[in-house]
Amino acid sequence: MPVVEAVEEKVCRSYRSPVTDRPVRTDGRRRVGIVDVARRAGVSVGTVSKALNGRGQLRDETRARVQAVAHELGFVPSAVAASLLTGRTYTVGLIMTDHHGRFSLPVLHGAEDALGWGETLALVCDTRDDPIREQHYVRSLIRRRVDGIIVAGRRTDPRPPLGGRPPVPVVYAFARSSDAADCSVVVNEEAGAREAVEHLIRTGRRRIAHVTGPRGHASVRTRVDGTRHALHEAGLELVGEPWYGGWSEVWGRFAAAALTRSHPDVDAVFCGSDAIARGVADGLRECGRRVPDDVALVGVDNWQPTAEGCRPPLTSVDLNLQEVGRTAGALLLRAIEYGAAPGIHTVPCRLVVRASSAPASG
Amino acid sequence: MPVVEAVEEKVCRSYRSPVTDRPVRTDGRRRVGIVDVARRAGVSVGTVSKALNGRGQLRDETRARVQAVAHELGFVPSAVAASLLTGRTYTVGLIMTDHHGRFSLPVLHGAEDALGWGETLALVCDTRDDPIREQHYVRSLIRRRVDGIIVAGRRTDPRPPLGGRPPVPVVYAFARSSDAADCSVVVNEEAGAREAVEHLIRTGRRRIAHVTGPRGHASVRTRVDGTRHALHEAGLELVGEPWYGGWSEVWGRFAAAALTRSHPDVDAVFCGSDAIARGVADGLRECGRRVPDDVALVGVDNWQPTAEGCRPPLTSVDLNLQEVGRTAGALLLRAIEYGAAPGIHTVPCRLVVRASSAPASG
DNA sequence: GTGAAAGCGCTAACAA
DNA sequence: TTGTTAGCGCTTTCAC
Repeated sequence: MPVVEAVEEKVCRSYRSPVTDRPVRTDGRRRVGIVDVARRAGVSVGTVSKALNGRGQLRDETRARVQAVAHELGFVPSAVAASLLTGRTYTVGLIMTDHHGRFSLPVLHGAEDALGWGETLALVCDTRDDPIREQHYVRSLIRRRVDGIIVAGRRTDPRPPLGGRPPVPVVYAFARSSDAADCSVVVNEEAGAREAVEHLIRTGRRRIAHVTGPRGHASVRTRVDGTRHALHEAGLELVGEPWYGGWSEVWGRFAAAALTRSHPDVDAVFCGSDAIARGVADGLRECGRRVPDDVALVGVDNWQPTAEGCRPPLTSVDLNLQEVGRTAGALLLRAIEYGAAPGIHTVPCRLVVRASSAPASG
Repeated sequence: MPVVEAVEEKVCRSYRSPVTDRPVRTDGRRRVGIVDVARRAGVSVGTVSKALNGRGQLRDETRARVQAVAHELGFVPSAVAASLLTGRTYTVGLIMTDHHGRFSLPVLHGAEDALGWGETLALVCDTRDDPIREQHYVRSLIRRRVDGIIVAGRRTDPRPPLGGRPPVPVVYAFARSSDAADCSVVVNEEAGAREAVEHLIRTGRRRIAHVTGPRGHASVRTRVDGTRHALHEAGLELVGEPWYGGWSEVWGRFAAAALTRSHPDVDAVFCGSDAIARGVADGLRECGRRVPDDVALVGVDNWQPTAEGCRPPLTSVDLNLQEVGRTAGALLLRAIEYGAAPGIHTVPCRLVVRASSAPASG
C-alpha cells in the first residue's frame, strides 16, 4: 500500500477543536500542506522538505518537479511547525515605551533592516511606560518563543532591566540597561553636543549659549558636558549658565527673550532639542535678532517636521536612531546565534547642517 | 514502568539540529516543558494541560498542586506548540506604509487595545510604500500563520488590495481598499471638515477661506466638499477658491500672505492640515492680523507638537486614528472568529478646540 | 537518490 | 477524576 494513503487513513481520526478556535480561511479552501505536495508530486514528504529547502541529495529533476508542484498548489510552508522542531521562530519582540514613537519608530526601522526584511519579524509591544504592562508583554513574548527581545527606550537615562529573567537574549536600545552585564546600544550624545559646538566655533561664533531641557534628564547633563568640553578645548567659556527648562517651543521662546536681555552679545545658541531651537528662533526674531546673521542656532533630534518648518531651517544633531536600531538588531541576531555580547555599544551622532548656522554675514 | 521514564527514554533518540539553529538560552538552563511539570507534580501531561488551562474535570487540590509546581519550575507553555494544534497563533500582521508612523502608530495603538494587550500580538512590517516589499512581508506573515492582517495606509486614497490572496482576513485601516468586497475602516473626513466650518460659523465667522494640500489627494477633495457643504447649509460662500498647495508650513505662510492681499476681509481660515495652519498663523501675524481676534484658524490632524507649538495653540480636527485602529482590530478579531464583515466602516472625527478659534473679540 | 519514521511540545478525545 | 494516546505540519536521520 502506498504511503500516502496510509497517511490519509490516519487523518480520518483527526483532531477537531471548537469551530471558533480555528481561524477562518477567507477563501474557504483547506490549507495545502506538505503532504498534498508530496502526493501530487509522487514523492515522500521528506523529499518535498529537502527539495524546498535545498538540502540533502536530490536529483535536479525531482527538485524542480517538487518546486513546480508546490508553486502550482500555492503551498506556503508553516513556520509554526518548523519552529516547533528547530526551536527558532525567527521572530523577536520589540518593546517600545514611547507612545508617540518618535524614538522607537526609527529604532524599529533600523532593526527591520538588520533583521533582513522579513527573515525575522518583530512582534511590537507598546508598554506606554507602564512596568506592569511591560511584564505582561514579556510573558506574552516568551510564550510565543521569540528568539530575542529589543527594548527601545524613550529617554537616555539607564532603565531597570526587563523583569522575569527572559530566557532569551535582550538588547536595550537608546536607553541602556542599568545592569552593566546587559547588552545596550546608545547614542554618543556627548560627542554629538561637542560636534555641534565645534561647528559653531568653526563658523566663527564665540559667544555661545546653551538652552536645554529639564535638569533631571541624563541627556541634558551629557549635552551640557559635551558643550562645556568643546568650548573649553577652544579656549572659550559658555555664555552664562546653561538654561534649563522644558523641551517645548514655549520654553525656547521664553529663553530667547531672557537671553537677549541678559547677554545681548550672544552670537550662537546650542539648543537641547529641535523644539526648543524653534522656539528660540522665533523668540530671537521677535527680539530683532536675525538668524543666522546675528545668532546661529543648532538643535538636537533632526526631526524633519520641526527642523524643516523652522525659519530658517535648522541645523541639528541627528541621533542616528535608525543606526541604533540596526546595531541593536545585528547584536541581537549575533547573540541569538553565538551567545550574548554584553556591554554598552555606542553609535555616533551626525550633524546635519542647514541654514540656521550659516557663518555670520559680518 | 512509570510513563515518565518511558518518555525519557524516547527523548534519548532525540532530534539534533545544527547548533546555530537553536536559540541561545541566556541562562543556560534547558527550557522546562510540560513533561517536567507533570513528572514533578506526579501527574500526567494531560492533567497538567487541563490544570493550567482551566479545562476538564480536576480535583481542586490537583489543579492547585500542578499550578504551584508549574510556577515553581517557571514553566511558560509554548504558544508555538499550541498553535500547531489549534491552528491559531494569536498573532496578526500589521502592515504600515508610512515611514514616519504619523498615521500608522496611532492605528497600531488602537489595534493593540482591541487585541487585548498581548492576548493577540502584532507582527509589524514597514513596507516604506514599496509593493515588492509589501508582497514579501505578506508571504512572511502567511508563513508564520498569522490569524489576520491589518493594513494601515498613509493617505486616504483607496489602495489596491494586498496581493497574493492572503488566506486570512484582512482589514484596511485609514486608507480603504479599492475593492469594495474588502473590509476597510476609514475616517469620516467630510463630516470632520463640516464640523470645523460649522464651529467657525457658530463662533461668529462669516468670511471663511480654505487653504489646503495638493489637488490630487482624496483627503483634499473630501475636505473641500465638507467645507462647501457646511457653508452652503449656513447660506454662506467660500471666500475665493480653495487654495491648493503643499502640506507644509511654508505653503501656509505663503498662502496667508496671498490671501490677506486678495481677500483682506477674511475672518477665518480652515486649513487642510496642522502644518499648513501653523504656517498660516505665522503668515497672518506677519501681515498684521491677530489670531484669533481678526482671523480664526482651524487645522486638521490634531498633531500635538504642531498644534500646541502653534501661536496661539491650534483648534484642530482630530482624525481619531486610534479609534480607527481599535475598530480595525475589533473587526479583524470578529472576522477571524466568525467570518469577514466586508464593507467600509466609518469612524467620526473629533474637533479639539483651542485658542486659535476663540470668538472674535469684536 | 528516495522513503520511512521519529519526534518538536502541546491539546483533547477517549479509556480506565 | 486521571492517564493514555493520537496527532498538529514539518525536518532530519537512517535504512534502502
